[in-house]
Amino acid sequence: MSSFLPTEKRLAVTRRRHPAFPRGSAVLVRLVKHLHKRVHDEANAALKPFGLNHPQYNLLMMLYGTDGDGLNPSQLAEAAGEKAANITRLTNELCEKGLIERAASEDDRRKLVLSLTPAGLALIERLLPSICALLDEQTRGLAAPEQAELERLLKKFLDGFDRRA
Amino acid sequence: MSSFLPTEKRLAVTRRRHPAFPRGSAVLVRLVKHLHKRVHDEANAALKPFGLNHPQYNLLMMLYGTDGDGLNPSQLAEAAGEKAANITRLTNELCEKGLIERAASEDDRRKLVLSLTPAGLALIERLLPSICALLDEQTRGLAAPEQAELERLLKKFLDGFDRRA
DNA sequence: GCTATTTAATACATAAATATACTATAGCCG
DNA sequence: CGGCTATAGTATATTTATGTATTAAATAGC
Repeated sequence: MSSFLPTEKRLAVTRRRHPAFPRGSAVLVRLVKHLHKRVHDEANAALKPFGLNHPQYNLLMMLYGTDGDGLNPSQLAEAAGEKAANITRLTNELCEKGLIERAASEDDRRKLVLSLTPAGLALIERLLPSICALLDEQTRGLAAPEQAELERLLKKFLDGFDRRA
Repeated sequence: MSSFLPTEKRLAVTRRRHPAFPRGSAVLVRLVKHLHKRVHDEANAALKPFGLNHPQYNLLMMLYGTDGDGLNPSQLAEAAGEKAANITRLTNELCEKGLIERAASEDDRRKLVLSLTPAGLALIERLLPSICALLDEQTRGLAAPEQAELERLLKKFLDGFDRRA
């Protein structure tokens, strides 16, 4: 039984009371919200044994996925979808754990370069098996072509936001 | 240009460093995260003129979408995807604004029934035009059949979580 | 019909996220 | 140059969310 059924019932009632309410759009938005919550919660649980939370993990993975020296705090904010002010706190935490390090930028003294330390890299390699298993499990209900189609449609959905921004 | 391209580049690098990393699953998860952020931020901006934030709006809409008397705090938590402890604070705020009210439940004196006040109903009717416009705009990039297909796939995606929970 | 366990709701302490304001550097243009 | 504006990063205060413990009432098992 789907956890989403009650939501659909509510949308039906809403539409009855306010006929202009766009059911389809609202369903999509609420599905995204529900999915995000599930993904976030499960990731947090999987990361807890490694002493990380989901935002911290995301930052580490952004650095892991970057060729070259590293990223500035503002690039990292953009990459991870965090507000700039949040990056300071999160990177402080990661620095204190010795997982990343700050270095002054060569060409612009306002900038910093954040990069993984060997310890940070080692932690990532240690936790990736768990994360890969979790990701595989989370999408196991979707056949490969469905995953591809879902990816295509989500990208198109996201493009709509970019276009208006 | 898509805001998602940098993410895809990073996933490619990640996969090179750690070949077992499931690219497809990770893309879906990150797309959900990006979309959630956009939806949430735009909703907050649209609601600000009405003195509400997104969680508060969600609670009101859950009540608006419910036939009958109202909901208990715990039902509301489930419906809105909020933790129970959060509901107390959020409903306090809405009570203070006079938008909802608490009543003792008839059949179980541990329970409360939360319901919209006339003022709450009036506020909803007043803000729905803005919200409907926003929802329509957010999904305008998707043709109707694409929306339907996306809805189907997202539900299937979500079902996978329910099944394992 | 009494105790033992569950459940509903909340209070309180803690943690996380956000908005705002501030410092330092860079780049521009007269 | 010298002053103006824009940008990078962070510190601080405030708001928002979460985890844990507490209170009260209902249910279950004897």
